[in-house]
Amino acid sequence: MATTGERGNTRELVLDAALASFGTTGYDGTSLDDLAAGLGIRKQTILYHFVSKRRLLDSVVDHCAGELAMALEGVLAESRSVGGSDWERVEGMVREVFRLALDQPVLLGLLREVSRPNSPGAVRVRNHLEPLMARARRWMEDEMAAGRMRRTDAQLLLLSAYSTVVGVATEIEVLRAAGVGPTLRPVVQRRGELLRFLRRSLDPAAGS
Amino acid sequence: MATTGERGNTRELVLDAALASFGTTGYDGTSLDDLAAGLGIRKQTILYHFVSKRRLLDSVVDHCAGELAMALEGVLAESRSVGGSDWERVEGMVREVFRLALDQPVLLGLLREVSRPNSPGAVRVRNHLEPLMARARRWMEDEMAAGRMRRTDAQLLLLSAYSTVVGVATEIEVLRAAGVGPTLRPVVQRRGELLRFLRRSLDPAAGS
DNA sequence: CGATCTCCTTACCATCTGGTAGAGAGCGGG
DNA sequence: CCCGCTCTCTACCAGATGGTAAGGAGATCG
Repeated sequence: MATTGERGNTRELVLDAALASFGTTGYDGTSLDDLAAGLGIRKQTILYHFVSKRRLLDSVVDHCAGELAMALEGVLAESRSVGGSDWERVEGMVREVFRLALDQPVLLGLLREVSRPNSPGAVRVRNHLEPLMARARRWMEDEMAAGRMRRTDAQLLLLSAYSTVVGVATEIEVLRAAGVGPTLRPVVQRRGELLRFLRRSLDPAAGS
Repeated sequence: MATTGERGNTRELVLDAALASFGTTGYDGTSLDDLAAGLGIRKQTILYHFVSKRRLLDSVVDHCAGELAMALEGVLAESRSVGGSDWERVEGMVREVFRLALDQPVLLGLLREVSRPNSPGAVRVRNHLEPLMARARRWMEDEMAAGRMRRTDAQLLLLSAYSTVVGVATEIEVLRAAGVGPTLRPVVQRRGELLRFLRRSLDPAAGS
């Protein structure tokens, strides 16, 4: 009877709820019963769609990685169509990532949860990130070789950028400790910091 | 019978093992049975010493916070005794924190685990960090007022430093994704980065 | 109308979880 | 010698967890 009007919707509802739960409560802290109860369905419905808890996590990770990849691809395509410079392209990517992170903070929660060594989803996340990082690195090194980008250790720069973003995620609790409410300002400021750092490192047209 | 030679030792053994487990597997992912088995004792022995799992976590947090506070206090005292400048003091603190983090990576794991909002230990960690942050901030602002330190947003700077350190923790998995083995080099490099950033922001004797 | 497929359900289970109750061993003091 | 204290143990449990088995409702198709 529950199949009135909406079809095939359940899968994505579960996916969203699972993302939220994994990202805040963690994988071990998430119970399928609770997850189902929150959606007004039974746990077995979840298992019907995703077979096991473990594979539900995998699906969530895949889903998010897909979203991220698409978003970045979009930025790249747009930048290319307007003939943006290397630096503008980098800036666009960073802004997009921060936009995503601000729109869906749970994404950062999931990333943090899943990027712990020995975590169930660690390997899967790695498999998603590996090509992205490799591609970015190759591109940067090509641009450096062509003189369109200042010479630096591309790998290290990528890591810095990455951990700044993740740092923002972990920061929330400390923000509270420091007496700062969960406002937008510090995040924006940290983004500015990162952009300045990247510009100094990459943009041949920038000072020092 | 097990009480042969060593007395009162168990408590600290448990504390260490719990730190390791909480820091890698997480709170929910840690079972008291496994923890005990790893030490060759029974779960009830743990509960005898710490009453409940929750309070075991609290004890671990307290223990680590105490260690950190003592280490930092030591650096401060030493710097004061040799009449170091503000900047040297800041650098000493940063180096000490990185040293701790490298010596015991689990500390960072625990910090990351416990600084998740809604985490059982979040409040407790906050209570430990709050006075530390407040004190650092007050000191920095005094030094700025006295002209011995360049004027900046002290709070924001502390947050940047903090999330750099935590970023290093979360970074491990991505390091692997980027094809970098778990070597020392990137960490040292990131420390250098942070120090340069802080110096630029704080040291009146440093160039822009 | 009946077969089959999709989707969600109830019923059930083995296992593991944190936690309680209480006994026994070693030790020190009276 | 015995009382009591500290520490660890065995025995046990209620509840939750992920997962299996099987059935029912609705739609689609022949």
